[in-house]
Amino acid sequence: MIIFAAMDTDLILQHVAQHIRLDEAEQTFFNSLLHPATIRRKDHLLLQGNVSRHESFIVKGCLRTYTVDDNGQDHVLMFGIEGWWISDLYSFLTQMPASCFIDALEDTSLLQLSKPNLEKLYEKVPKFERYFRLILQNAFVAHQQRINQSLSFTAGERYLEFVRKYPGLEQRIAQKHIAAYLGITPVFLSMLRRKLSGK
Amino acid sequence: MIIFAAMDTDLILQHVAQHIRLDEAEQTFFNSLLHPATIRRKDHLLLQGNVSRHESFIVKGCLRTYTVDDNGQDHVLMFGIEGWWISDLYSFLTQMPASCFIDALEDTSLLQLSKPNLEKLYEKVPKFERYFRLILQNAFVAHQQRINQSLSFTAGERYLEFVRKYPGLEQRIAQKHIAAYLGITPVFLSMLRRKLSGK
DNA sequence: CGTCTATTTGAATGTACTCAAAAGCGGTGG
DNA sequence: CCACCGCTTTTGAGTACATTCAAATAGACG
Repeated sequence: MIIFAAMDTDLILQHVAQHIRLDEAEQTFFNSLLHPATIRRKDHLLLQGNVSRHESFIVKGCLRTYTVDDNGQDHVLMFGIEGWWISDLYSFLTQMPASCFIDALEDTSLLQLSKPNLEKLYEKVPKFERYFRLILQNAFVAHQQRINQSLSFTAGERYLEFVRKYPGLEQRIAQKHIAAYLGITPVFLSMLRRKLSGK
Repeated sequence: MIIFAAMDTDLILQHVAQHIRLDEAEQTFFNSLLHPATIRRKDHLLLQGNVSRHESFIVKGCLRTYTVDDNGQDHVLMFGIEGWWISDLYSFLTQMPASCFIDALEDTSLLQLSKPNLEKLYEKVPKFERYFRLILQNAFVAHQQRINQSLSFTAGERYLEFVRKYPGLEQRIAQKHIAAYLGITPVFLSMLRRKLSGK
């Protein structure tokens, strides 16, 4: 059990280390602010209308952020896999009601950072301002690229881009979720995949 | 001339006042950091590959942020009109090369805030951190909504949403730019408009 | 094993694109 | 001020992309 916990924090510390440099004491303090959590497949991490109370780092598993339109159809804004942070960023920052749902597509284990703990972290280790600013900037750029791709790419090209961005994920999750991410029907995705593999 | 200058800063101070409250001295200081600029129709404010050196507040006129794909086609990420800030936010924040172009669709007058001046502003009037954080959050949410709409809306619905978001703009700019924003061809937009007005 | 949901396949339809040609509009120079 | 040139918009025909509906098959889970 202790061994597992150690491995968990390895991944997140490795992720942080890609952006800022921490000494031993800072690492320990950071760890002390993180709460492990697990969420089972099909359960929700966040409901539309609720406030996103923490940022969640994904240690293992897979989540999706999605909305539901007037016709009851799902649209996937993003997936989260190992090594990603996930939340409704807007809701977390503003503490206003979230505009989307987040649920688990696999049994998932998380390390959660609450808003109060994040503020403590900023106060004690201001370097983290930089870290989370970089995370936000990356998210912003990712959104912009996705808008671009939705303007210029065909569904087949968007599928290939999805595979590039989330390696291996196409074998882990249901195709209907991928279709809801690409903005096409599951039926059409099925045809696309046959065509792509047939080549 | 002095009267015009006064009116210019009225619009931006009004915009700031919607988010934070400033006293007389703070307003004056803020003004002293802004540089007026004008840009003529078809000229570029920012070229892809260059660094976005300032945030530009649009006093009058219209700009577009766009990319060009491998086939030479334009894709419009956003338009900017009176009362909006425009820049390649990522490039401005990171001072890395911009991934898009910005040019003027009408003769446009701006109030520009350079990065060094922004830092001075943050130092002297920390309230502005809140102001620009709100601007960033709004931009983030706008991107998210647009992704959502590209997933769930048909071209006709996206056109109506464009009209709602940029009131009156459809009569000010060329339709090919609107088409490049919606992700459709100018030919198809022309047919859409006939259908919508015919009803 | 049976039930429920997801995926595949096929046919018919709708949405959006390409190509081509004509009409409109704006700027420029004579 | 008019005539012309270039660019944008409109219109039409044919095509490609993506959807709907329906039915059959395959997988997942109790």
